[in-house]
Amino acid sequence: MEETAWLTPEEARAWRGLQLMQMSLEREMAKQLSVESGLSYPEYVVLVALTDQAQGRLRLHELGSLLGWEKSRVSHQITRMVRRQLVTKQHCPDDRRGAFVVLTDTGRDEIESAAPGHVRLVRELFIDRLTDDQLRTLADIAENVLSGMDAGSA
Amino acid sequence: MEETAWLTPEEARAWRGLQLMQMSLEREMAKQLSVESGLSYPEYVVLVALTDQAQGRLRLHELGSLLGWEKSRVSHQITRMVRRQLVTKQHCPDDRRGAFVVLTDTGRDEIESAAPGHVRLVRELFIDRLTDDQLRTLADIAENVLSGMDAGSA
DNA sequence: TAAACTTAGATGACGCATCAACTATTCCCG
DNA sequence: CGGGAATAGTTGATGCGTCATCTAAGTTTA
Repeated sequence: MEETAWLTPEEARAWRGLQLMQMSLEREMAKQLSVESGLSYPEYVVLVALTDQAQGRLRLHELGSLLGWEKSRVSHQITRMVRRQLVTKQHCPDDRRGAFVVLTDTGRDEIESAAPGHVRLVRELFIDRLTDDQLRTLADIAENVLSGMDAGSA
Repeated sequence: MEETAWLTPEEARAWRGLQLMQMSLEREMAKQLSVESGLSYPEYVVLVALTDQAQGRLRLHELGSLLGWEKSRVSHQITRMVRRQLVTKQHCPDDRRGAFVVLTDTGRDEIESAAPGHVRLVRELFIDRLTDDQLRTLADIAENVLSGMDAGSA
């Protein structure tokens, strides 16, 4: 049995910093969205994904794989969003098991009014505080770490 | 009214990558802890914080500021952990409003058996995939972004 | 010292995320 | 074609996290 290789101070600084940063960022994003638009962060993310689609609709499983969400998470989230009239569900004629999530007019209005403020905050708290180099490094790190987890799970 | 400055592809790659990476990392950490130790990630974090204290105890608000958690989050979490016998609460003699969270023997056993596997996974999925340079850059980014949010909230 | 303010913590409601179990459909292969 | 495996989605339970609200105790200041 190997002796456990605890984190060095430099490693801990990066790991802990990442965790704290991410938690704080998400908190700020969520708070701003909720105050300025009455949307939750997950709601926002779903609406953006739908807006990115030409037809403003997606199968639930497509939405899930786009966002990296598990199917039951998608299902619960959409249930809540249907209740709030941000989306509706449409039967899928080609696959009777399935359904489309469709952006409603309300949903489109909400996302269009929320997006500018959200992006502004992302810039203010995050993007604009990083150099181009840091931005690139971070993207590389994420890509690398994610590919490692994909490989590991396969 | 300014035109909204949407994210460039490079910026989106970093921002989206960060979100996805963090979500996936937390998911893996949580899953492994739960499978190998029956602990949730928040439980783990609390137990680590307590273990780091010489006396194995902390005031609730100290725990909160250590972890960056809001007071009601701390309170709910500790309530659940008391139920699971991982910690107990002690009245604080110096401040009759307050209480200590104290590690139980069970809690100590759990954390000691969980920690090595957890750290191993942190290394495997994250630390060991980064160069020293990347690690340093990431820690710097986190520090910078966090200090920006502190300043903003003050 | 009394009133105002702040801090410590608890609580209930509600949305979020996962797990396990389930139904219904489609796909695939002998 | 028929039967088993994979896929699409739902559901209920449970833990997590925030908000608003509340109580109690400590602190400040007029």
